[in-house]
Amino acid sequence: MADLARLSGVSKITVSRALGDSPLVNAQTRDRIQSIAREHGYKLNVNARNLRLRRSHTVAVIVEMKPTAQRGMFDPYPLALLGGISQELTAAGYSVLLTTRQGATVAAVQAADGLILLGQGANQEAVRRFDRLGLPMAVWGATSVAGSHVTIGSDNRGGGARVAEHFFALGRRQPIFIGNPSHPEIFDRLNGFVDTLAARGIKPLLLKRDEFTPESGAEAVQALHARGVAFDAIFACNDLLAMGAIRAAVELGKSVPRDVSVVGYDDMPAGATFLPALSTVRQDWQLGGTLLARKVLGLIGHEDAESESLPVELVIRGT
Amino acid sequence: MADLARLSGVSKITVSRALGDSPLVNAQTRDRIQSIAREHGYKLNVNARNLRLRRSHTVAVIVEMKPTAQRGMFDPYPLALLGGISQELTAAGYSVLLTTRQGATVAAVQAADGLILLGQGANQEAVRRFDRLGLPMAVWGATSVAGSHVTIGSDNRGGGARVAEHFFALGRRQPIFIGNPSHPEIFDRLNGFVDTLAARGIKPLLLKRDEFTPESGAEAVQALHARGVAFDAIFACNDLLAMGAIRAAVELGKSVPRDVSVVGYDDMPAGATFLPALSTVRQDWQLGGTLLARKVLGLIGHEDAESESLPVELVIRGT
DNA sequence: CCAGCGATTGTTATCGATATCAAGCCGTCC
DNA sequence: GGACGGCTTGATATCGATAACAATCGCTGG
Repeated sequence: MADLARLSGVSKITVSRALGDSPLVNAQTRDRIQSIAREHGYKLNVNARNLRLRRSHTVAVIVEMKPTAQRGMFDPYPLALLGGISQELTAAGYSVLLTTRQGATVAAVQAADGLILLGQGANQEAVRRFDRLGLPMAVWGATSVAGSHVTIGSDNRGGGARVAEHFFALGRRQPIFIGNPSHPEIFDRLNGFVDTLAARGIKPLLLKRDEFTPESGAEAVQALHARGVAFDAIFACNDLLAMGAIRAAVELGKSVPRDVSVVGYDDMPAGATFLPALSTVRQDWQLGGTLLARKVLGLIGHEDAESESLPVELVIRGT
Repeated sequence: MADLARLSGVSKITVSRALGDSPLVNAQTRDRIQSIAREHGYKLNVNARNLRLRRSHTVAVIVEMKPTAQRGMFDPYPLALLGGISQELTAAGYSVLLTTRQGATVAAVQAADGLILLGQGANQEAVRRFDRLGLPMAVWGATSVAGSHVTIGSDNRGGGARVAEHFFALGRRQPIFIGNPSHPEIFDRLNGFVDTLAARGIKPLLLKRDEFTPESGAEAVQALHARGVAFDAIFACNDLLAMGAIRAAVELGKSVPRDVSVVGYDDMPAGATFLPALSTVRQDWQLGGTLLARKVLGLIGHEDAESESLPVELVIRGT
């Protein structure tokens, strides 16, 4: 900027103002300086500006990554959220700093103007730790930990309830839930499911599975069969689990959906093409990401922002 | 830091050195300062440091996002790459700045020490534009545009060739290719496929599809049927297309794999559970991401880094 | 006894931007 | 004619860190 000042025969501050389209500089001067800057390929130093302005125009997104280097993070859902987040933040002129929790980039996170937490699911302790940083923060998941942050999540309780009603309407009386309720979101789904069924005098069986993979789903069903448990409906807390479960059920000679009804969660693209087409609960991730971003931006702007729950939709297909 | 200096009765620079574990300060002084810092919740200002050191310890990752706000970016593959990338960069003490190409955050990108481009597929012009920034850069995809950057991609040609051999060995003589070869990576798959078949006197039919969705795959097969084209093998350049194609083929009364062999690409988790289980070509994304990160770090460290092609694996399942 | 060296600490300048306050110039109005 | 105000520009300080060089102290060796 000092160079530009010399080149155009004005002072640094005038250059700064000209490049910032400040009304304080003469229009001609401004245009001249801007064209000189363009010509010489001038690049603003973001760090210097951020230092002076005491802000970074950056929001850190912290994603929980499975430590298993095997599968990496293949869950499509954080990505869909990321899509919405980064679209919204970018549009507002903010940058997205992507971090994994284990990362040693604590310093970088602290430099952010705000924080978004994704997939911290089972680890509420982590949420609390980040909350202590005192930054504007939005968390994806179930409302739970108290704190000054905002929580955005889809209506997991409602999703579970909807599935319960669906099963009941089909006349199913021996439903199974597959998933890991130590994730608060899953816990809510389970709760909505159980409570709704309980109101109708039905007590579903819970099958806890840590992994959210087709294999895990298949094993769950095989375990049920080995234990001689009778069942006529399965609510899997994720589509992959559901597909695995269906496969295992079919291999055990059961017909889906004649003998067993199955509903998944997430509405993955592959689900609709599955044979039979997978019934599932759809949540709008893109919107979720957008909302997370908006709330953080709101908090950064010292506005009030409230936690919100997004509606879900039961998509009934062939299972 | 000035405050800490006052509190501990030393100068700013000594504080700086103490916090940086410099051997220039007395061990006792260092420990004392560090504990005072911890006690008072001192936080380093990254911008100031970066400004002074003229580096950002940040790598920008630019992801191509589909403009269709509908589906957002649901493709799981950039996420898997991102996993490897961020793991590797974080371990090296670097931060990941996530950007979409359309973003107005040009300034922020320029502040990065290096660049990684993902999914720029069809848009080689974009690659060239970023290349001009003169930053250390690694691109995921097919080697193509000349420039000072490094390209990492999986062996798409080899993948296509492998599928061709597989079809030939099965006695298939009327193969179809479904996909959009304007993406260089797809182009390579098509080329490996076509060349290998040509060497055996077979000429496959190309069905260009822009969308990589099950619906698109289904439409492709319906179109073939409507045109009365006979075919006994399908190579879809993505698993979702493949699943859609299989579904459509089955609905048209063809048996998979008896009448038609189908091979997809990517080895999505849902593919293995598909009925029948999807044969596909697997590429190691996690490794790809790791490699992308390593190459950029190498370039940043002024080492030589060469483009590399990752091996792929044909996974033969039930289709 | 003093030059000289190692260990430790401090002074000052610097990275590249922007805010604050001051100042110059010109025209208008009383 | 001079005060005043608008428009435009500039000098200086500042954000929070680190580098380069200087200074102090105690100790050793000739």
